[in-house]
Amino acid sequence: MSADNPTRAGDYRASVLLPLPLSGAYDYKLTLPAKRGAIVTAPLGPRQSLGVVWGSAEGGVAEAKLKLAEPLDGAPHLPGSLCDFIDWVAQYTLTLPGMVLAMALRSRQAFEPETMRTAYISGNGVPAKMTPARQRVLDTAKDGLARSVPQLAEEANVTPAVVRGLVDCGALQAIELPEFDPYRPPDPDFDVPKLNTEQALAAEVMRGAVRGRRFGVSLLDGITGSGKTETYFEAVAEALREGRQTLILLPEIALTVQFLDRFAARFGVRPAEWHSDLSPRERRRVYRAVMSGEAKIVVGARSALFLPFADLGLIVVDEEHEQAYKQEDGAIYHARDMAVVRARFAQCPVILASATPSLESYVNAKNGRYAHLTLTNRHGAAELPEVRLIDLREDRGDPGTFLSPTLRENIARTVAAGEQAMLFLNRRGYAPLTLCEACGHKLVCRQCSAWLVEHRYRKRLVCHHCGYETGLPPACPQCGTEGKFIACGPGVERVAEEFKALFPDARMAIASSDTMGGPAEMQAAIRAMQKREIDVLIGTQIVAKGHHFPQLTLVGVVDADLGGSDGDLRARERTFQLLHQVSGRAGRAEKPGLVLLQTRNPKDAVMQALTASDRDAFYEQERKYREIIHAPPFGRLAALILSGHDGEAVREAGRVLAKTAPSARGIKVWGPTPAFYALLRGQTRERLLVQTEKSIDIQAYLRTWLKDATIPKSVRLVVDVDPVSFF
DNA sequence: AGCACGCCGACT
DNA sequence: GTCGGCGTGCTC
Repeated sequence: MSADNPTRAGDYRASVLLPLPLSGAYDYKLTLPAKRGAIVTAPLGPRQSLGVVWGSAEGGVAEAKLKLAEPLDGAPHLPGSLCDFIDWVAQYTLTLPGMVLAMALRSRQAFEPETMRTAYISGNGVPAKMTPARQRVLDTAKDGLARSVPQLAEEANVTPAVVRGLVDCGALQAIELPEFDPYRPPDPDFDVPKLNTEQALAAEVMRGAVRGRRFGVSLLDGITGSGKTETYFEAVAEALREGRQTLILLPEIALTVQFLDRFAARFGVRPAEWHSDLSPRERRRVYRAVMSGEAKIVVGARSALFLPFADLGLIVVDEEHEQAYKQEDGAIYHARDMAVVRARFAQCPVILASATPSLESYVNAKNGRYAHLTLTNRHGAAELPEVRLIDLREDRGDPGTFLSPTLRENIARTVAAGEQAMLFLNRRGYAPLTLCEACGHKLVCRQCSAWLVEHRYRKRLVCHHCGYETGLPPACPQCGTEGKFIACGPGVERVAEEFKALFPDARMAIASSDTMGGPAEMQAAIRAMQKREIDVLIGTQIVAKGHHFPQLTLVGVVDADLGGSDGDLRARERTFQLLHQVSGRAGRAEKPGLVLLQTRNPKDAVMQALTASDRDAFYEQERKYREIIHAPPFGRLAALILSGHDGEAVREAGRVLAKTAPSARGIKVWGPTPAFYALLRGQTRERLLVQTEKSIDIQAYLRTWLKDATIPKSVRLVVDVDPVSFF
């Protein structure tokens, strides 16, 4: 190294993290010193990779092996807080840091050099001959707006050749524009709503948190229809006034369309969007605008957490209890929890919003770790619906029917009164199980261990886990008896069939993800319901989410016990959240609503909490239960999932792994047991569950254990820290 | 992730 | 005799 010529190639060293599944960062030479976060292009074997300067060189590799990494044009860099976040996520989820970095570099095009686009405005030249087509083009261009050739041609209804002719004679003049139109800044004062006292109070707390520029979590806990969104929009407005960026996370893209409209109504423009369906070009645009700080608001799915915000001032996690926030493949992480961590590194507040918070958030709010902001008033005069239970052990129709006499009566009354009803059953298809009456054989998927679900409308048996489909076999594959199959249990199609027989004159529609061709069809059904072209809507989950049906006064839940207590820690919580959400559909306008829950366990705490409308009684019971069994949030969990095509190898790997688990105080290892769907897509799956006391560093334990675990190459091991679902 | 190297089946 | 299957291993 020479002091008199410090810029000679190779004078500097740094460790560079590459977005690849490598065990760590690699050392490179640099021509100039670079800070953590600087984006470089680094040679790796025969090719160039994008990389990020991660720290000072580690020095474990021979000097001669080091290659030269070069900074990118314009010296783009990831914010330091994002780098810290990436390290944290990697260590917490036991994912290779390079794989986490890959999530933060989702748009490789974002780092390609800036391009310009050529556009045209009126020029001074005069065409030798004027034609009507040429005149139309010049008229179009008169407004002074710069347009591309195809745009001008399209608007003036001429061929591009006409436009070219005008360019050649100078009647149109070329100008160079930036590649993308700038994002129009949302206006915090575009349409400020009038908030009620409760909302105003919550809004003021959140605005203060934004101004305070410190980390802190608020749980915005508001009942259905209490106006959570417009309340947290005030915090978003405050971040805008402060000139800072906001990230709003939504659980699924399907919900964004109506959300974007609401946003535009409040702030005058649509926000930037980020989700997996964006084209590479859109991705490049959003990524660059987020990195430069130009895009002030990003609405996105969980992957938006890893965007390089230049100056993040607020994160909102809407519907924070939603399971969709859990990323289950690739890097396994919970976006709600990671949002809190991201906010901590960015030193900004985070708002978790829900009508039915996760138990974790509820506990954090109750013990004061989170600010608990409650909204208890429904919009307008609307009251909460009355919730009644129907005890299916006493109140039931003929065998093979699923609508109890009481539910039928109420549907009849509602329809006769010219009001609307909704029947909810969280099960697609006609029947969840088909069995042979002669021998009792159940038709199951060849690839998975799951039952095949009959879809009678399509005349298919479908595996809901891998998508395998087949026709109904002519004879039982086990005993050979022909035509003795019986459908067991209801799906929405079967409920619809029963409904049609009972109410032939009522106008009915089925809404489930497979009867609906796509979001457009779903939107059409919702609109038909809103315009009262339908009397009764029969649907799965997809009808549970935030749609306003002003004439809907009756909600019937066909099977409230579904997903009750099948061994999953969170099954009861999820049932409660879903039924609460469905119940909230009834009686949104001035008409009171009625919710009827068909159940075989009317004494169950979930049912009691729903009827008494005493949500917190249920939460308190769940909290105590989790406390007793040392389950989250009072203990830690991690799942180890082994999978592979060689079933015996998978089971053996599980046994070996369990045997080598170090024993330690406060740590229990359960299993291996076959995963709930022991066979999934032809892969055998076994799982082990690690449970530790809250104070124990579960990652450190797992690392020690797995460091010298011997797992055959045919078996894949996945670690899921904080598993949400146990299947 | 790529892209090499490396040992076993059907073909110009 | 080769072309090529993708299993294993390495990249600063």
